[in-house]
Amino acid sequence: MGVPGQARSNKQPTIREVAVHAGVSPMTVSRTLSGGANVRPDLQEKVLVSIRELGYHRNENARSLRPGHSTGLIGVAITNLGNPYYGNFALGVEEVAAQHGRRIIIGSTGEDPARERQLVSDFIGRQVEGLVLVPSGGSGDHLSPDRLGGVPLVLASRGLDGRDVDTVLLDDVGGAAEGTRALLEAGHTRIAFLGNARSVFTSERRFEGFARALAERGLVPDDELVERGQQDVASAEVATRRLLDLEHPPTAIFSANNRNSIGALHEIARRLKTGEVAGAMPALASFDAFELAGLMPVPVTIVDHDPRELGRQAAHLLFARLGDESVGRAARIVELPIRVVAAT
Amino acid sequence: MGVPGQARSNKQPTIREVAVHAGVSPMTVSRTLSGGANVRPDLQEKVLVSIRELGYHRNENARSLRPGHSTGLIGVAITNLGNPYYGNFALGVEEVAAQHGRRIIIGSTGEDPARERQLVSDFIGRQVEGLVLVPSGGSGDHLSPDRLGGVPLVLASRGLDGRDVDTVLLDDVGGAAEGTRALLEAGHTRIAFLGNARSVFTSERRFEGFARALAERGLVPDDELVERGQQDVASAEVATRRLLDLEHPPTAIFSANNRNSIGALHEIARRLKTGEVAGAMPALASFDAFELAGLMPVPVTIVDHDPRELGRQAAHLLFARLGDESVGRAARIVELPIRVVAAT
DNA sequence: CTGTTAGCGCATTCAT
DNA sequence: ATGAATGCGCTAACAG
Repeated sequence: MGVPGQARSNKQPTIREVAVHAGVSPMTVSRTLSGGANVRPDLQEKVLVSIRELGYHRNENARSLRPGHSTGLIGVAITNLGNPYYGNFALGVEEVAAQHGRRIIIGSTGEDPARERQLVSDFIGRQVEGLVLVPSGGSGDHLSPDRLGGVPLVLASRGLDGRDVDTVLLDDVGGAAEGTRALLEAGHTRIAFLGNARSVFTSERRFEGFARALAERGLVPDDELVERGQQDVASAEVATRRLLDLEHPPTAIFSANNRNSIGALHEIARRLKTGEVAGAMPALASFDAFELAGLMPVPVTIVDHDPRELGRQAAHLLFARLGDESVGRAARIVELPIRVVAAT
Repeated sequence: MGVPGQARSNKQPTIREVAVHAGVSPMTVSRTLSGGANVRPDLQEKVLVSIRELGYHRNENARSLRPGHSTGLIGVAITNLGNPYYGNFALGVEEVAAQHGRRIIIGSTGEDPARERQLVSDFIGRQVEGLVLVPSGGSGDHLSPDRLGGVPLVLASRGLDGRDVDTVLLDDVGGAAEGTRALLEAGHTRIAFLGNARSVFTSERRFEGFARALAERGLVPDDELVERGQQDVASAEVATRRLLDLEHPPTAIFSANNRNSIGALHEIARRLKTGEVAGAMPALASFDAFELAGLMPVPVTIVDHDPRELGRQAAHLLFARLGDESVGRAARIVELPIRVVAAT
């Protein structure tokens, strides 16, 4: 449980040591490092050799301390690195960041607003040039521009009401409605809903889409068939178990994200395997794609979208904001389309 | 394609501005920031208020410049953030790093040694305290202690021959052998092999285990049934297509990692769906677990292990090395056990 | 208890 | 074409 602060025994060579080794002044080394303008080729060569021999690496932290220099770091806070959805999201951000010569520094919030606050504060302390965040749903007070010290922020996947901030969203309402419609068109009327806690932005929106599609048929969500609050696969499995144990179990399930979809499928598979099948297994519509969805033992409709593209778009928004031409421009809210892939 | 270096318009307040605002000296602010020892409570209060009002965040980069301080950053280089395997690995590293008050900075190498070199060099330039790396398989010249400036390094999943470095491996040979044995015991004799390029450390080891299990039955790998070099799902799908199109297709497939397993299953599913089934679909044994493995239309044996635990162990090794009691200690090589879960 | 001095590694500015 | 001085933000070490 130690805290950083202790120096490591082994120190990196500095520009001075390189200079001494090469028999030049530190400035000649510095100039060589920056492309070598106004340095005699033979001196450059000598410097380069010294750099190699000493294993010198320019100290980017010291460098970024100078006026006019920045760290080239982008802070990324997501809920969970282990969720392939967010892994791909982070990959998209990293991809675009790399194109701009930036590196990403990552932290998982685990949906914990306190941890998010701490993470964001740390990122700012490390002088990140920008932040990409999947907000965990707290108040968002810590995300006001002054608390952020003016560091540009882009929200992804989830928005923040009443705050003027660049955001990339999905068409949650439309996608959920369309996915639900697919189930309705297949003849289902007893459709269950699985989703995150209500405090999660997307959960609300996707439930709204779900309810909207039902309403088009004169139906309303049945409280008995609504399970919200599952954050991981295990709890989704438990929730599905309850649904399927009902006297009148649902004939279809709409799942608001991939964790819930996978949990539901685990439970369905368990029942198919143990043979304790009271009736037919429910069809599934899943917001979020997942690997191998096409091989499931029940029909699976996918409300598809690419988390990696979500990450790319978020990064693009950020770099647009970092470009000096955009200072003070109003926040942009981008809503990415979804694509419904019907069960086969 | 810009490069970092331009200052952002909005500057963070400094300790000096806080000091002026609070009517004290910078040192009083600094001391307050570090816990407030030897500072009068009323002054602390004033400082804290100023900090809040100005939105001050301590500049960790400047701080780490001081002697005796480090950055609290751990560099993590993996092949691909979007692969859930590595996402979970990174999560394990992050988890342990967070326990030690460290943050991780991540980059994907995409199996490209040049990118890996560049990434490692950048990490060192950012004064990371340690490196966790899934090596991409090049020579490893850039990983010698002096090139690393003495920054501790831990390799994960893949080793590096002839170099004395802390490493966490899986029991690749034993696991692959055991997985292959499961197929043999199920009566298969025509078993195909899907794997990464031979240059990838694990690919060699897992092939070795595969061949060893065959040898125990007096069999040898059939060149016609060996496909190596697939790095992603799409190419694994193509390779599987070729295998299943053979005049005498394999009755089982051993896949050396989850990308190949998923690709194989996609192709199998495609054939089941289109009905172009020449014969029965092959059974599968997969090194690496993957979500929903239990729901596949063919028997799937899993050579199971936890990438997150791999990440944790790697981080533990790193922090053991960072602890001052371990300087100069010989490298440790940890081999994590695997667990074979038979097809049901 | 508080403030002043000095220097961490680097690069901009100003000499030479 | 090269080097010396200076200061980025911060905090040990040393006054007071």
